[in-house]
Amino acid sequence: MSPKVGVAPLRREQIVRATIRCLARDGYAGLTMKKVARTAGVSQGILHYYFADKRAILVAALAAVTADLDRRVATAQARGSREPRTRLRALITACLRLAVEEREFWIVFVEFWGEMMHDRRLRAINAALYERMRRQIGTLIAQGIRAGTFRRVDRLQAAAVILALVDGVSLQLTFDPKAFGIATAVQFCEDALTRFLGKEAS
Amino acid sequence: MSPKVGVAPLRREQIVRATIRCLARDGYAGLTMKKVARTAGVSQGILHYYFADKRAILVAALAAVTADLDRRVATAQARGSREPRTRLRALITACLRLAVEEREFWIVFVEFWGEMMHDRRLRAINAALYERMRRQIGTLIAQGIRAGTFRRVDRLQAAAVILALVDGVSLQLTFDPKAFGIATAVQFCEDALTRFLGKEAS
DNA sequence: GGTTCTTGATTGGGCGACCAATTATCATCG
DNA sequence: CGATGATAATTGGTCGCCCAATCAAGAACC
Repeated sequence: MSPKVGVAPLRREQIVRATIRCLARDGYAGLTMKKVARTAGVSQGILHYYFADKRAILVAALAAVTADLDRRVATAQARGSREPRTRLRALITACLRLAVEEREFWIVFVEFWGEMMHDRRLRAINAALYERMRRQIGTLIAQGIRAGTFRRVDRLQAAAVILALVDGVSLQLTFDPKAFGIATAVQFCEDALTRFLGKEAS
Repeated sequence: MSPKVGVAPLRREQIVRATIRCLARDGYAGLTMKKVARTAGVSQGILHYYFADKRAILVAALAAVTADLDRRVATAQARGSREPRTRLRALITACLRLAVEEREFWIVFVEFWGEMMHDRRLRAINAALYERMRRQIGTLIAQGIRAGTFRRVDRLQAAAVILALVDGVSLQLTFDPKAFGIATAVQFCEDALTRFLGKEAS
């Protein structure tokens, strides 16, 4: 059934990439195996050689998108300073930039939100992503608290609030791009963050 | 083609209601005219008597969902006190409660986010909703500023941030209901709000 | 009795999945 | 090194199904 190893996980990636492009172009409801095959430049039959069914391709697509977000955040973290405040800002900026720079990925991500409620596997992938994010942010917050930069808060709950803010702002950025640009968005998050975590208001 | 007036916009509402239930149950991709008809307890043919096509039904469904949110907010506002701070809290609570109490509507709303990016009409309905919300919140903020309760902020931008927070928190509430309940969510928004708009930290 | 409303069967098309046949890959061995 | 055969990869066509949309005919209404 499934190919063994090594030879061509390239094909899988190629197919997943095409799937993401199709989802971004035509939406979840408009996704067909035919379009994916055409976009990937392969035959229809091959899709079922590398994936059990359409659902499996979608799962792989969501996994790819979340992996990309992970990678972006990790890169931003690796480059930044050691200061918790700065690292936290870098993390948030990395997330917000996704919605602007990697528009295809972000669109697909939002589309999956709608389908998660009807598919356990999609839900699990998303839950794992948010779990990782909460832990990362939580760690930064804990460091900030220890360093005296932040006030004492429940680190995981604060992380959840920050994630919520980032998601919401990204959505606004997507649906009302004229309301404010990414620079303003980052500034907002920054401001909200300062006031939410800071020990004192200006 | 289309029915004149009066006699049975009941049917339209009945169909829209069934559509929303189907969307919440099976998702956007799983929506079929047959299911809608069955759920509404009518024949398939009648759907095309009251609506031009499937798309028109979906547009009506989104309109219904947004109208419900408007109604909820209006009710919460009418009941509350005159104090901007209190009214703002009531508005936010009303939005958050949607995600918990009217779960079907909220699920459908999220599903539409994914499709908006591929349909102008859906996008327009959503944009109008957020426009209204921003204006309402903006007005409350302006009152608060005038009354000296809030610090001076760009009212519309602050409104956008609040909406973003509410959307994001609602999402978290949906996907990770174990992370925190609605009470905590309201508390968070309240806290974030106090620090974001307040003149001073505790 | 004419208009509005409703039905359920029909239609043509596109879907996901499947598969037999073909080609490419590559380790093995003469 | 070059031929060989097994296995992996790929194709394009086919299958049955179900979809949205249509429509002629009938029912309900006033």
